[in-house]
Amino acid sequence: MRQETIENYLKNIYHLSIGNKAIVGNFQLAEKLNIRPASVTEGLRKLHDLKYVIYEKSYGTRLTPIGAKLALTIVRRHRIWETYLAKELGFGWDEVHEIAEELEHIQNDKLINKLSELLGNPVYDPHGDPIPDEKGKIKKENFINLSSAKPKNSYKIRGVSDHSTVFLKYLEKHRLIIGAHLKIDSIEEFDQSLIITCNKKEVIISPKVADNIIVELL
Amino acid sequence: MRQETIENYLKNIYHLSIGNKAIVGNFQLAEKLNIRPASVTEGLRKLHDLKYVIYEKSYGTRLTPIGAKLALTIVRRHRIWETYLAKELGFGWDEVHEIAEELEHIQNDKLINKLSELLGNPVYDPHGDPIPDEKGKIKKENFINLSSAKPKNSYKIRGVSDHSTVFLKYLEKHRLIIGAHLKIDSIEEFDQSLIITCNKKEVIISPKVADNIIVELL
DNA sequence: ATTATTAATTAGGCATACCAAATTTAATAA
DNA sequence: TTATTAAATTTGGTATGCCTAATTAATAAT
Ligand SMILES: [Mn+2]
Ligand SMILES: [Mn+2]
Ligand SMILES: [Mn+2]
Ligand SMILES: [Mn+2]
Repeated sequence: MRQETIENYLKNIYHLSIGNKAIVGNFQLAEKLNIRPASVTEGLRKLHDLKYVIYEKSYGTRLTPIGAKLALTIVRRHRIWETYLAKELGFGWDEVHEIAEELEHIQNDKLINKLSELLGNPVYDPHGDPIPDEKGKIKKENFINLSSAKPKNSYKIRGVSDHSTVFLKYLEKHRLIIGAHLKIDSIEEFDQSLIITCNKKEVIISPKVADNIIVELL
Repeated sequence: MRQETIENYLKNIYHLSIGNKAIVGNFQLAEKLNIRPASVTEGLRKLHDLKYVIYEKSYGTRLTPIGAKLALTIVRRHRIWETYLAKELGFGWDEVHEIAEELEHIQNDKLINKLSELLGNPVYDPHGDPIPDEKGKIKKENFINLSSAKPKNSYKIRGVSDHSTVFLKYLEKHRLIIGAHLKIDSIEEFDQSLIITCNKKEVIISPKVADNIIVELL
């Protein structure tokens, strides 16, 4: 298999297996990779032979330690590049993801470590995602989705789950950026919209938006 | 065709067509691309259909204006990345080429222009090669190969034609680096070796080495 | 002009990474 | 338990980008 193909499979299996459960299904993975499930079946069989995953037919797939290690390497590269693009080159947080999708496949550990060093070994990327260290160790915080936040509580925005330009530009428009403080005024019974106060202004947020904002209880 | 394939073909056609003549043969190109001539025939036919080259069967190939423009874009990317790796990240001039071979395919003009700006819009890369500007314009100097230098003259090293680690490490060992001054003491009749003085030391240089050092007459 | 020699092309194949359509398996609901 | 639905697999293809071996074309030498 081409190295880039391997890396994209493993990275996406990794993302699916942390957010949800450890066992990843072909259908979800196909969606993430933007290919058909039939192709995923083939790909996983090869990755199994290469010892990167345990693929159990018609049941699901999980990463082997080898696979998890490589997955974390890619995640590290992606997030280091995103941080570099934002911090050193002045790209907006809505621009960095796409470029990092390409840069994450550059094969040179020294390069990533030099970039990391230059940035002061950052722990979070521009979207609030934790950056694995050289050994693949990743900081685990107990942040929550804004969609499961409770009324009357105050929170600090710590990250976003969606990295698309359109979403991030929307957040920026309302100053819903990382570090911002907000208070849940109330939750609309009808559609679960949140009425929040942020930067001294009242904003109404749809459940879909809330589901992609990660916060910490203050 | 895959974008990366297109770019590697065009870049190499470009390099062959400036160093030597404008018409590039399949055999040379196959060597550069590290593939067989039969494959080159196929590739060139496709590039012709894509209007990147004029491919004349059993005769040779040259770049169209479109093809030359893309080729120069890749050359620019390659040399900007090499300069960046050396100047900002502290990589040696013998390490940058390999990494740049991958980085040159990242598709984002803004990225290259920001890097260029950060570096102060450099005109030469770490090997002394001129960096095309955003429009593809390239500085043309009348430097010569050390192999065609004359005895008793003094020269300044301006660049190298071979980018391999082994060659560059050899040059570094003898302090034959860009900017260094040297004087041709004599040329050995038997094998065309050069006896030169550089950094107050006498060094004997083989014709092959001399052929890969670019100098300016002082 | 004929013969070597070298370069280029053709023909037939192989591996990768996809796909659509048909089928099977597993999970869910009745 | 049986029918329904959703997920996964199999089967038979396609497009790229390479390859080797055989053939043809162009160039150089005699
Ligand atoms: Mn991202
Ligand atoms: Mn990110
Ligand atoms: Mn180079
Ligand atoms: Mn260079």
